[in-house]
Amino acid sequence: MADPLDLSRRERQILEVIFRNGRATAQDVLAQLPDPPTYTSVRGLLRVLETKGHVRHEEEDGRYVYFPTMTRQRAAKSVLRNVVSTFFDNSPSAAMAALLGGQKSLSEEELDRLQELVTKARKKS
Amino acid sequence: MADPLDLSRRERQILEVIFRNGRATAQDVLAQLPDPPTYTSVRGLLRVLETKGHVRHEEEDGRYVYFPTMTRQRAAKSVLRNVVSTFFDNSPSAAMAALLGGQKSLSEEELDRLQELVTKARKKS
DNA sequence: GCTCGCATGTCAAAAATTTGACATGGCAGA
DNA sequence: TCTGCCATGTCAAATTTTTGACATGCGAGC
Repeated sequence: MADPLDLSRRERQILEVIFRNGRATAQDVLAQLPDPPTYTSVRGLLRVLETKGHVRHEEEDGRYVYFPTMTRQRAAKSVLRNVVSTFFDNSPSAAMAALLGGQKSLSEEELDRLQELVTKARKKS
Repeated sequence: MADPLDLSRRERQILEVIFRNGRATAQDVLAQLPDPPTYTSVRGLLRVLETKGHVRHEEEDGRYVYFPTMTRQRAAKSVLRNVVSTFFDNSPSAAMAALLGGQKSLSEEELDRLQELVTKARKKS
């Protein structure tokens, strides 16, 4: 997110939906919004987000499709940094541990991938 | 966070400070708040957070010290789940990859710990 | 005992956010 | 063509959030 810190509640919720989907119409957003307001409200908020520069839109089949202004990667990095700093004393590996231990354990395949990543990181140092 | 989704901007900012610190007085919060308002405002918001059940306070040397209601661990888990779902298509390992690649690479020691975790996770399945 | 400093509590105003009513326009199908 | 559906735009109201002015209370130091 731009910086999750500057967004109001609804703005943040909406931007998250858009990030999750990559792109979204007002209808899409409405459908996925927790405790959803009216369609008109959602459009209003989308316009606000656009004004503030967090999203832009393109017309497609006569309707507006919204995209984040920031790449998903950049936003993810920014949000992660904040999470790691808030909940894990700035220790990325502590955060990873939490991810490993999360609800469902990872699939075999994911573990493989992760193993690979660790090895690669090792080589660098 | 209770659910980061229900909090207003300031509430979220404040709760984050409290989580980062573990405990915090109004002064502490004020000092660490981005774009800080007045002391009185901070206290107002702290009271709101308390009313909503997100924090509680204890008196200590005549001043209030605030604590989160939810454990750091639980909050972290909830926030991580949201991040993973929003930015990593529900793939924890993708999130970990991002963490590995973040700013500074991890220390040897952290890599060891991580390696261990992976091995352990393997055994479980 | 006074007074200063620093804490809290109350409460209403200010600002920001969120909302919806209403108007308009295009397009598809009867 | 006319009608209904589904878009968008405008704009002001309702609500929530955020803010600060002011009053009060307690303890330390002069």
